[in-house]
Amino acid sequence: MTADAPRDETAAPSSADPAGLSEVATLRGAVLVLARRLRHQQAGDGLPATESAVLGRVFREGPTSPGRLARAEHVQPPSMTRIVESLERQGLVRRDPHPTDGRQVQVSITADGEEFIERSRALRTAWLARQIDRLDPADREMLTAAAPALHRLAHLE
Amino acid sequence: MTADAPRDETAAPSSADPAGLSEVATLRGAVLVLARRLRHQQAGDGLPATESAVLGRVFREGPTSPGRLARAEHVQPPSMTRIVESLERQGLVRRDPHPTDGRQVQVSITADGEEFIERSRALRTAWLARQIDRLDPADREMLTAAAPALHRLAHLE
DNA sequence: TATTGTTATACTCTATAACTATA
DNA sequence: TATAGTTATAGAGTATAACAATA
Repeated sequence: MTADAPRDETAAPSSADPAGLSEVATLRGAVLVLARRLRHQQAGDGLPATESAVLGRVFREGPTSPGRLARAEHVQPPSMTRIVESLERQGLVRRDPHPTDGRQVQVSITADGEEFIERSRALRTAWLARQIDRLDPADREMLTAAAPALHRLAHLE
Repeated sequence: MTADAPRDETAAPSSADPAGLSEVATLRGAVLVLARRLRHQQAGDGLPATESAVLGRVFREGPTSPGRLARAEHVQPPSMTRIVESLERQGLVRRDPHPTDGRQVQVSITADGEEFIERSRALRTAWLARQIDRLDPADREMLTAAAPALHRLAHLE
């Protein structure tokens, strides 16, 4: 599975590989399609997917800086500026000056933001949960089991 | 895991759930972040991710119509028109009139397209394969095993 | 009328480059 | 000089709506 010595993809595919793709290619294709559908289906809470993720992170991890949020969600700082601006405009987070470092900004969740999070918990994952329910039990178990590994893959580095 | 009766997410999280998220929420977040990174990292072959996927599909499955490609990749027909146009401009696919149905179009791969596919096979998955290699063996196995299930999830309906 | 595909248009998301302020 | 954040700008990717051609 190394990049330097990739497996021979012209070999006969195992029965588990859709259309003869390698597992890595299968994973890549699936992630790209699924992300497109997730974005389009909307979170269900009316918040763009990344804004929703950022709000959830501030909720779970407490006040933090735009820079740390950008690194955590793997977006560039200017993108995070825009996301935080949008959340602030909606009254879901607050931007305060950092107590000791004048360059930094503290992003905190507001009461409205917390209420929003609690109210929309189920909505955010409803569409995906419904899709998963349509798979057979073996696939459902497999995905449930693999979720943390996929999370670690996504947040490497 | 149903949407109608979602699990109680306020319950104590299992140790496998990052930051106390449900598996579905974990899966959702991971897919969104990973897709952003995959797109930005580029396929490695210089082709936008979706174009790469479409070209690969035409290569594997033979001549087909824009409509079928749109349904297979879960994009809207006008988006597929643009993708096929771009591939055609690069000489990687050909658009021909359907032999019997004047409304349809046949999209086929060209010799250049086939050469491109074969030449860039490894490149397309190189970045992801490298990331996977950095995980521990248990996670690697888990993801390899779950890839087909994720593929089925992505292409439901 | 229904289906296939395209054109025209606009929006969402994210990036890079350049800048400001603070350390 | 280095770091944190923002502003300005641009581009990729995708969608919806309206249309044309064919069935």
